[in-house]
Amino acid sequence: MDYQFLSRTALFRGIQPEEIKTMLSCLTAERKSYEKGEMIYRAGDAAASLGVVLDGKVLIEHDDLWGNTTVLDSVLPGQIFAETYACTAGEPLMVNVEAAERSQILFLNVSRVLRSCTHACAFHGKLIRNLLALSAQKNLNLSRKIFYTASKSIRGRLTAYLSDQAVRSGSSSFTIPFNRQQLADYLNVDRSSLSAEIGKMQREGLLRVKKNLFEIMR
Amino acid sequence: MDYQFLSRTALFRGIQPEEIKTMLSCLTAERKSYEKGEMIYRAGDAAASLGVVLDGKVLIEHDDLWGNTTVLDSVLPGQIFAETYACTAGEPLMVNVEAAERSQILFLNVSRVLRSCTHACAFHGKLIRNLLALSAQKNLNLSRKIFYTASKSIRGRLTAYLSDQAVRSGSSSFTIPFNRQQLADYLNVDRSSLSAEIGKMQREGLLRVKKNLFEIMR
DNA sequence: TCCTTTTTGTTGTTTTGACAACAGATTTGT
DNA sequence: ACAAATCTGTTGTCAAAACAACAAAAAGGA
Repeated sequence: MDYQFLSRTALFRGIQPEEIKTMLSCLTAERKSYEKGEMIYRAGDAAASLGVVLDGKVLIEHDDLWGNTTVLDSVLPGQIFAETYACTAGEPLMVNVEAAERSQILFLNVSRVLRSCTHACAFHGKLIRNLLALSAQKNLNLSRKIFYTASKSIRGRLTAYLSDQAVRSGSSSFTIPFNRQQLADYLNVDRSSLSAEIGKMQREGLLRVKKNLFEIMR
Repeated sequence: MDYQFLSRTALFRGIQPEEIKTMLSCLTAERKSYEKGEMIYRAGDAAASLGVVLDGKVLIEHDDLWGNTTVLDSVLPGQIFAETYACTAGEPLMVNVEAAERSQILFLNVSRVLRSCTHACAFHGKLIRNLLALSAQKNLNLSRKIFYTASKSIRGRLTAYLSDQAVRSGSSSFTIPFNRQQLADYLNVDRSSLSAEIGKMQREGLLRVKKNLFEIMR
């Protein structure tokens, strides 16, 4: 097990590799391998353990009532998944978790993580605080998405998103981490309609766009 | 200060009133009063403290670019607010927090809550775990809303919402905690269009509705 | 009870955006 | 550099939903 690697993840940040080694046995962590396409969790499952991706890639997906699959998120090495479900005992997953390629996953039983540790584990508390920080961060990301999609018009969603990006970047010009299709998915609108709206706003002089570089005119 | 009351809140659950008293001084908690309409936090503020509503009522609001105010949530006695921001240092609030009536708020500085406590506070860890549970719970609520509004059609949103309610209630008939306007706001659609769609689905024999009681036909 | 207020359903009109199809641009691989 | 694949912008059509206005129903108060 690569404890050096783990100590650089958000979950184990601030905990020494030596200490992680001790903790993992204390927490009876399990490591498992998955082949490409294999299901790690299924919607409806009760996930008692959170997963840390050690290697490979994991997709969080949703199948709607008509069988269409949407990728909601991808989880890369060092990142975690299912922690929300693991932290709210009994809640069934709303999503499928699938290995996008051959992957190594470390599972941590959250009830053990949360159980206060009477003996050694001095860094146990640090782990929980890291988990809280991750949870709060995810919370903000979800809230943001809800904010951006609160408007019913494409323009409204786009301006909500773009003006927030401008504020966060501290400049009226900034690059976004999405291509058009991804931005359309994120804002929950049709790609071609989004492109059309961007074009219209440029013609109205509200925006200058070159690829992923946006500039808001005032 | 009513420590009995606090020990029944989700944040202090499992901590004895006596212990809470000790903790609050250790955490240098502050109590403040707000008049109706007074702003507790403003969008853009960096909230270092989470708020516990002791008495009164607090509204979480959003003002969009055109000045329209939307109420996102209301926080009642025993519940908390701004914890997400307090847990992610430096993130400015996306919302306004306003006293809906004369209110008493207890502020807890989260950096103190998170700082591991070398001395007395045996229940300090419990407080953090409660906070994590609250955060995970809020996370699920946000995720659910995103799920329900993932479809672009009113019918898609409504069926996503209703079928999940049916699953959670463990029955094909159940009551929902919203009136029509609130449900429309939650699903981010127009109320009258929602009513029309519900009517249509009833005529198609997919649904039976009486007030807030829904029955899904199969 | 009667009156008022709020909630809900209905309908017609108008706007918006999804969708489809395609062409030009850009990127990637060889 | 060339071909193939991917991404982006444009346009027209059409269905869906927003919006507005109103009537019916339900809830609440005096």
